[in-house]
Amino acid sequence: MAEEESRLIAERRRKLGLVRASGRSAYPYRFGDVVATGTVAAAARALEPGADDVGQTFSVAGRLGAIRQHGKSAFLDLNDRDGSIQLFARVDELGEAGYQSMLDELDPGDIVGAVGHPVRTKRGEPSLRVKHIELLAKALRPPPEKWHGLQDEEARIRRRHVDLFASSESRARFRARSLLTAGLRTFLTEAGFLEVETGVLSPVASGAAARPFVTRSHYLDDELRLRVALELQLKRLLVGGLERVFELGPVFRNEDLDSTHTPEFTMMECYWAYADYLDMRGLVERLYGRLAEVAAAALPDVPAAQAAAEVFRAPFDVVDYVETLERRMGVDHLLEKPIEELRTLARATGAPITGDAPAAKCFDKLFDRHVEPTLIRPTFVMDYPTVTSPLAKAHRSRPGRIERFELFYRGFELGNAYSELNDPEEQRRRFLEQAGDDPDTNFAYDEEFVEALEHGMPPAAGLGIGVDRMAMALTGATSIKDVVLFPPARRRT
RNA sequence: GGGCCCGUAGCUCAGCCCGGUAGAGCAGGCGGCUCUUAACCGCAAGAUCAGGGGUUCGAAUCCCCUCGGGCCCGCCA
Repeated sequence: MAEEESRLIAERRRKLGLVRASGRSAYPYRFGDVVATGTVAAAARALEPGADDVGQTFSVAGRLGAIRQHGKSAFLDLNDRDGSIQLFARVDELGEAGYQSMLDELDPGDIVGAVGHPVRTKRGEPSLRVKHIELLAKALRPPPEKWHGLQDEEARIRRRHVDLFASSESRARFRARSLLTAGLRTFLTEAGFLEVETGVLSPVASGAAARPFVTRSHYLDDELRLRVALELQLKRLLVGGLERVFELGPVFRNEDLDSTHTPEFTMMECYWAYADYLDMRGLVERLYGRLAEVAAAALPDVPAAQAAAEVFRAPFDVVDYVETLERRMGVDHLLEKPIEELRTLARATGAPITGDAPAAKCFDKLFDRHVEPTLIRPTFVMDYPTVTSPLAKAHRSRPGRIERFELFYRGFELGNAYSELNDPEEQRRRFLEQAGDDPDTNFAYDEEFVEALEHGMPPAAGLGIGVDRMAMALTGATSIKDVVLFPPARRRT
């Protein structure tokens, strides 16, 4: 297989040699005044089939797709960020030598620039009639098959650069993701939130029950951990008086990959002083309404994106955590159940619940199995049991509950928010209840954070959104790998 | 971590059940064609069948191990 590959590469190298031998640069520095292919297509579409417009001259540049040689004329597909345009090259325009060297030197996959005027072929295809074409960068490796592209999931991840130029769907999806994060930033910035960047490395990784990655600092001569959440640092910024902050960036959890989890993912958290979780619910409703529109506009051909734009319209459904869970399970007084009974109920769902499993875990499993799959439309689930979160404030009127909601859509979570706990004594107690012996598997106790609260943190609402999952939901992706450019892959052997 | 499945030419796939020594399309080479668009027509070429071991007269095919990947479960939110 290596021989075959090197044969193809050698052939392309030979063509590169032809360019150099003729005294032209094989890798020139620039190609002037390039317009998007869509500009040429629009100009050409205004023409009658068979007509051209010699009054206009355009330069385009991009990667060659199929080359259809036709004797003394040829059609070349040129793809750029905007789409594609057909190049129509003829011997009578390029000259015998120019036409021949074009065909001798160029391959599908090459980066080329072309100058010409708009033309519409007899079949009606908007095209550029080529007066000049030149190689801007030789592709020494052949592109994948023009019709199917890269199908192998592993190849698509390991060679994402190839996946992107070979698959317009992949390109469109990642472009949509970029527009979504831009939309998220714009929305929050316009709402008065300040974007910040906090540290990734610290001795203690807290804010979530997750196993951290551990690394080592030569300078400190000590172990450091990669953050598993943004929460504690951002709350310290509230103590510092920044009042409305958000961060959008990677967090790291040392766990396996599956269709909705990856060890390195993008989290957005925002904190809003003097607001509570109901204020935050309103903000989330407006935010998702806006983002769903962004995705739908970016992906007109993706049904899931269009469907999301239809359904993410305020007001979203609102249900109570305990009531919904009790109804689905057919039980009453769930919060008063002794822990042993909770474990039995959780075990009945098939979840592996050990004899010392905490109530939080039981609730998580019960909700996960009985309720989550039923939440199809955008739905806020309100007022979780206190044990499920050590960082949220007790509900102002409902004993045993905290002021927390999560947003669900099509069975998975798209956001998590609460009225943030700002009582340092209470925080210290809850931390100690949750923190086990092992800081690498349990919710880590962070004394610096508690000391920060002792300086006084304003009442605040906080929100966390898993950006990858948000992008999945709004772009119709079924695997998180379809919205992460470079998911972790094992070392190539 | 457990179970199931997959790995054949640069790319997309067939062949594997039922063992007889690998086949197509695209891309590439040569030739033809001045409106094609998955262009078309002709000719020639291209493969340690993921890697290693075993069974067998004979292995892409059956068995075992290793590597890589996918799906489900677990872990995780």
